[in-house]
Amino acid sequence: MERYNFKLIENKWQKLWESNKTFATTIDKSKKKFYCLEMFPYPSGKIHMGHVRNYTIGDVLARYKILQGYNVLHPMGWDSFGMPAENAARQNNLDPKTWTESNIQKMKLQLKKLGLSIDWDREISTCSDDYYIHQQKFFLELLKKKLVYRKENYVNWDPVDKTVLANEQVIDGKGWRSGAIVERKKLNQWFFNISKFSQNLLDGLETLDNWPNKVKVMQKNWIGKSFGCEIDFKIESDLPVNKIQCFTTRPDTLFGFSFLALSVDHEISNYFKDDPDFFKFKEECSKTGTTEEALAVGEKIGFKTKLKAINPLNPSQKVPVYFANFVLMDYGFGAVFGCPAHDQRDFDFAKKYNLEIKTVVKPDEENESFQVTNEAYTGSGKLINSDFLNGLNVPDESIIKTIKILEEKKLGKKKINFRLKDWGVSRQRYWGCPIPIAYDDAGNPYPIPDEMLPVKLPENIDLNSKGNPLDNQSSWKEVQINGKKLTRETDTLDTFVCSSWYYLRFCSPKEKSYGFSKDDIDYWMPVDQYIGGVEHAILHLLYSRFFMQALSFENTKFNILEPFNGLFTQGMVCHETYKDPDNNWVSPEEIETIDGKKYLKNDKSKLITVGPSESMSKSKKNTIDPEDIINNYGADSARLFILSDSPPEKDVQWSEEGIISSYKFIQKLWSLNTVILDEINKDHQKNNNEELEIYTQKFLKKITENLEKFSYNKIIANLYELYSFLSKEIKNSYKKEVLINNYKKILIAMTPIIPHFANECLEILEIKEIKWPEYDESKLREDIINIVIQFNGKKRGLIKTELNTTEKTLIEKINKDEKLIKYLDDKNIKKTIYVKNKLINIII
RNA sequence: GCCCUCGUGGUGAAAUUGGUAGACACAAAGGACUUAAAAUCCUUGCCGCUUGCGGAGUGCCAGUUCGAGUCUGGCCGAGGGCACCA
Repeated sequence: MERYNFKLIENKWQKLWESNKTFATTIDKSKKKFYCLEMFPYPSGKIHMGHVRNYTIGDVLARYKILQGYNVLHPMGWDSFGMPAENAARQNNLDPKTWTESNIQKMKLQLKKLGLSIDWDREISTCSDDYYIHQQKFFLELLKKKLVYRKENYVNWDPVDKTVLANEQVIDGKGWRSGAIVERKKLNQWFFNISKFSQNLLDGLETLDNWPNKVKVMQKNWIGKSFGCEIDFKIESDLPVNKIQCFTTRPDTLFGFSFLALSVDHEISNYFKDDPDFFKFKEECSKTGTTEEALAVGEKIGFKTKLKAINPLNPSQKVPVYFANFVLMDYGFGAVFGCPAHDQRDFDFAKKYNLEIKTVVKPDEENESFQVTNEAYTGSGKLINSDFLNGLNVPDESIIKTIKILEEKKLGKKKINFRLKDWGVSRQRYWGCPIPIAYDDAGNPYPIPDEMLPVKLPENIDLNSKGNPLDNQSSWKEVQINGKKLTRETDTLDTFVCSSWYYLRFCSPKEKSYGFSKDDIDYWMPVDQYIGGVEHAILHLLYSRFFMQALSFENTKFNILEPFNGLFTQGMVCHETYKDPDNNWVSPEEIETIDGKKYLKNDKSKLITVGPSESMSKSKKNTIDPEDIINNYGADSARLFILSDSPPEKDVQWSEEGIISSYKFIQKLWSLNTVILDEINKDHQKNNNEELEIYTQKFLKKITENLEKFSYNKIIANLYELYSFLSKEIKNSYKKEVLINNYKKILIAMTPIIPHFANECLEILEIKEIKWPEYDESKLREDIINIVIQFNGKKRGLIKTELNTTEKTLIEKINKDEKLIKYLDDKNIKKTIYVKNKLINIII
């Protein structure tokens, strides 16, 4: 029997799809559209197993939807700006553009070898100027809409490399590359006003029924809506300060007020500029780092001022005002009212500085003498020691009533606050989209006029000099606008901006006048199914949602608020980890197995210890190169294996045994195909099509349902079951038409999973018309079924019987059954529960 | 600390949503074919007497029900997210 030559056959089909432009799409209003999108990759030069999984999942869906008759948009592109290119360029003395473009070529070939149903005519790359020109236009459009602004903000500053670092690039307070201690520095930065849409972004989540709940919860927490009250505290001081505004969610605990704390960046700090002690304190605060996480571990410290804050509900009470390191300037008003008894953070601070801890809430089960001692009480209960507020139920009634009283007395106002901060998009790097702005000598910004766009990145730059490379390009920096000599903005945009709108560009990849055309997005948007890693649950997905809101804002032409109708987040690809006796990581191909034990291949005296399976990473050396897998076993085997065993949303374990068994399975399917062709040629005359027909219908039902639910692992199980059924059943002398008709449907249902193999078999059978085979519910019915027999809820056997057997007949059958009759004996039947066509439970 | 998700064989997992627990696969052990090996195929899988049969069994404890992996309450454990957010 001829072996299945995957190399030849896969190559043949891939060439065919390419030359026929099988997956190229255009608008066709007679058809329903389906936009299937996977998160586009960063062009590192090599695909990894994560890509294989992500793109296989998407491809299965896209191919299924094509067969169902949808007009499917399934594009691919490159998230090609970003630091790795700069680093690689610096190391290899290359230019980032050359490096990136050659990587794209390499990766594209690898992706094509997977046999994906991609419309490559729509390929885009974010680092090419015909992409980023539109991004610059969007930037200016948002600037006009006042959704972009410039402000001074604190950043992580690496004083050696002279650049801003992202939070994740600061390790133990030091720059990841230079090792220098990171400073907190105030810089002028561009911001997108994402917080303006806080409420919209929150409301939008409610409409996203096809998103994982987990992601919605994460975004909800990130947006962080809280309900409370703003309160003006009167101040007694010899400084020209007479009030401080605070935000609080617990105005009901105002009678427990014992201090007021300010951020060191609060405007009042200006009065302390010349105080050396305050300066020292501020230094101390900045040492605790800029990341919120670093702040969290740090001890609470304060700087006492001579200011006194007056309790608005009890004007005779005056409390000290502190600067404190735990107060954030960009949340609320940078000022906090402290109630130590009912807030753990305030409690810790009060303990340290010996401030009063006055209990004003008691739990329901305690009496009025209840006292907070070791930790703050934050639960529910009743207000005590609170004058006219006493007895109110905490928290709901007490908060609402207190706000009402404060409003009536004009001491405060109901207020909703969001945790979501504006998005700082300035990056002091070369390999990104230039910000289309120039400044005059006074530092006033001017937009670059439309006809001067794109602002292209200069080429042949020196990346080895310290600091921002664009800042060192004096010839590039100078620009004349309307006869005015200006200096360009030398920061580039965060690469997350590029990926915030690429899904729109795929709809109109060649459009010149704007980032996309209205006709195109009217037809294609929103993305019906977006597929990618859960690590983008917040940033990328929230930024993209914001971008859609921002483009639709004050826009009469279109109003799309949510870019991704459905979201699916796939799990990671894991592999066992290995270490040699010297505790070094060892990669799978350096290992040889002898008698079930693993040794180092080139030194078999060294025994390898097997560690837990972890997500593939270069640092642990537990990666498997997809290219090797495809070369050795073929794309269909790789696709089959990456989908098998684990549900797509969970992590999957890669194993050598697993891929081999997938490979063998395809060989078996091929042998079976040969047998079936043989049987077809024999053209038996027996007309017993029942079993095959029912099985095929059941199979199609299962496959269809599992495709709809992303239960791709179950589809693989269905295929194995199918194989074992067919390999027995096929010898049952079916007529030619019966065999072809059923087998054809089975093969078509396989094409989304193993497209090369299934298409090849269909071609041999000369099947031209390939549509998704609908199953027929009426043909699923079996006439003889098994009924479960239970006595007192315990399963005691099965009875084969006709469909719709009555309870009476069934009990008669049980009485005739040797094995079952002994349970009945001569006992009385107290009760029977009969679930028709399924089960009978006899209580005795 | 707060929020979310999940606990089923040696392993990855199924179970028509309250109705046959462990489909399908990996690994292991035994067997068949073979001079032998590889490949392939079959069987087994917890505890008892041993063809068969009976019992226990879905993290633990209780509850609802004729019937619970599935529903309810409590406990234990794992993973993920957020974290001085006032």
